Amino acid sequence: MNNEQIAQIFDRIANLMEIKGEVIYKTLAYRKAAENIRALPGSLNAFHQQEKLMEIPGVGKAIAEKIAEIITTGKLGFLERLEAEVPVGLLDVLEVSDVGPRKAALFWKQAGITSLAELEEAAKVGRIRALPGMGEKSESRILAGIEALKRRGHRLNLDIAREIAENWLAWIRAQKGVERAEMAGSLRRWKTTIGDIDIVAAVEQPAELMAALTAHPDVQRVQGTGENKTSLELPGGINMQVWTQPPERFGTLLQFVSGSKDHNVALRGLAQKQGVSLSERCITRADGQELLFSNEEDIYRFLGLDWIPPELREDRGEIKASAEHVLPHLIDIKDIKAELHSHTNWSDGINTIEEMARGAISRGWKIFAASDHSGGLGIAGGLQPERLRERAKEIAQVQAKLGDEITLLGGSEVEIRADGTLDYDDETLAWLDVVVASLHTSLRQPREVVTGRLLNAIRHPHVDIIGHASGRLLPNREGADLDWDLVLDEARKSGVAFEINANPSRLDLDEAHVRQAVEMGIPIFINTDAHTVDQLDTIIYGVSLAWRAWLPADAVCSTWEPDRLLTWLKTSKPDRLHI
DNA sequence: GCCGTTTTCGGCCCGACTGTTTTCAGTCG
Repeated sequence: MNNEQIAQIFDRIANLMEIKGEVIYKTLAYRKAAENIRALPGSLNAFHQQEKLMEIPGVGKAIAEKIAEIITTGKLGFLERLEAEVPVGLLDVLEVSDVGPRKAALFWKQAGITSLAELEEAAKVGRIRALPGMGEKSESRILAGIEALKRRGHRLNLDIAREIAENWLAWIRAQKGVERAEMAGSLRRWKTTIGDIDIVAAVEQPAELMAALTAHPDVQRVQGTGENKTSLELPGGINMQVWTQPPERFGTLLQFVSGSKDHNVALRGLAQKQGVSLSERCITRADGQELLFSNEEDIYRFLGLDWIPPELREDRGEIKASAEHVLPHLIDIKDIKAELHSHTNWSDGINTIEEMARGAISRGWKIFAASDHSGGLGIAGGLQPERLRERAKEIAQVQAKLGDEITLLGGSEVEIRADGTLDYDDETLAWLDVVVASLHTSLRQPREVVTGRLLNAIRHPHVDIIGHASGRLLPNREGADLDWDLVLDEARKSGVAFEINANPSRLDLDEAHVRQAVEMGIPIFINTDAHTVDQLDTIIYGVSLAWRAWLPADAVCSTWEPDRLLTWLKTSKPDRLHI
């Protein structure tokens, strides 16, 4: 089982324990452990073998033993006993908004409800309103919540969520009395997928804004509205929260809504130790005096911390690093100087080599590689070797035209075939300036098989970069079931690089594996995989993933000076290890 | 169940909003 699957087991345990009525702090402990397992650079299996499970934050004796049981036996007796006790159908009931563990337990114990379908049936015939603490409004909210659940898609990809949020931001900023408005929540932290949209606004008299919001024609349903917060359902079942405070309290509001929850819990704990209390409204001294913050930087400074970039706020050590003034100096989008994985109209791209090259120049880049698909991927218009040679002539012509504004390279995104061989012969691969090797097909092969394919590509003397390694498609298609310990270890020994594929539906490698790869000394590129000039702008999503992996500029080869990068590309793989 | 710039035991963030209630519990972020 991989880290994600084991994390899901602990989330499941937490939910079941909550319904069962177990003390809240136990459930919190399991959730925290699940979070940290997801962010772990390295497989739990490796931690287990090295007897280092308890070094993982939030993993103590009890959880370490459970991880070991899962790894050695493939199952967990504790979970099985829990599932025998609490109907697992209630886990779906928890998904309904406004239904938490207490209400789920109430439905179960007092009305015998054990599934979402039974809850819906009971609500429809008016059995819910008869339960203690419930009424007609609660009942109709539950039905509305179930309907919303049916409409709700999955999580949103970052680009889609940002576009929706940008439009709302523009509208909110134009409303009367709004002095300032910003994205917050997971959007501001650039999480790879977004659950719902959070926007914060500085406004003295919020009533007018809230009324305008709830009356907006795009709003499908108002889930709640008050003086300082309004929850709305947008088309497509997307949820949006708008929060307000007066301008002089905007800093605490922005800080609070930006999260993450875990970061805020840790930060408030720190505030408590200093004898003050932090909320979205202010910092309150022990004597009750309120300190107001219009900007976020001052809050962190007040607590003795450097300002922490939102992308790091996941309670993964950023508060300690900030207190010690050793936060990383994160990569800037302006640091990017090279794009090595883009497609042109020679394969399935839309734009010409010249158009793409000019697009790269206008973004300040110094190196651009046309890396069209290899021949075997017929559906993507892959190039046979002779077409590659023709393309080289055009690249040379464009290079002559553009002069020293940019260095153009002839590359390829070479298919790693289902049998693990590459799509071009060695001679062709050696002739190319850049070889990005990627998996596109047969991603559902058993772990040993698909891992073996990737290992072949990693070991191949002419493969420079492994493209979108897992093959995942966000938000829902999981990547290949790779043995990451083997893959990364082989990469470290071979001198191959990995890319962060910046396409917002890929963002592959993911954060945890980027961190692990960098710690192991494996070179990392950020590539757009663009098929149009406009898609070169998706570089920001790749950079944002690098932020979330704590990377400074020099950890990313795409920021290297052109001479250094070209030297790296021309050097044989074993010798690259010493560059 | 985890954890330690007071603690190996006793803590573990804080406020907004809603609904069902006449002062509070549950949910959410």
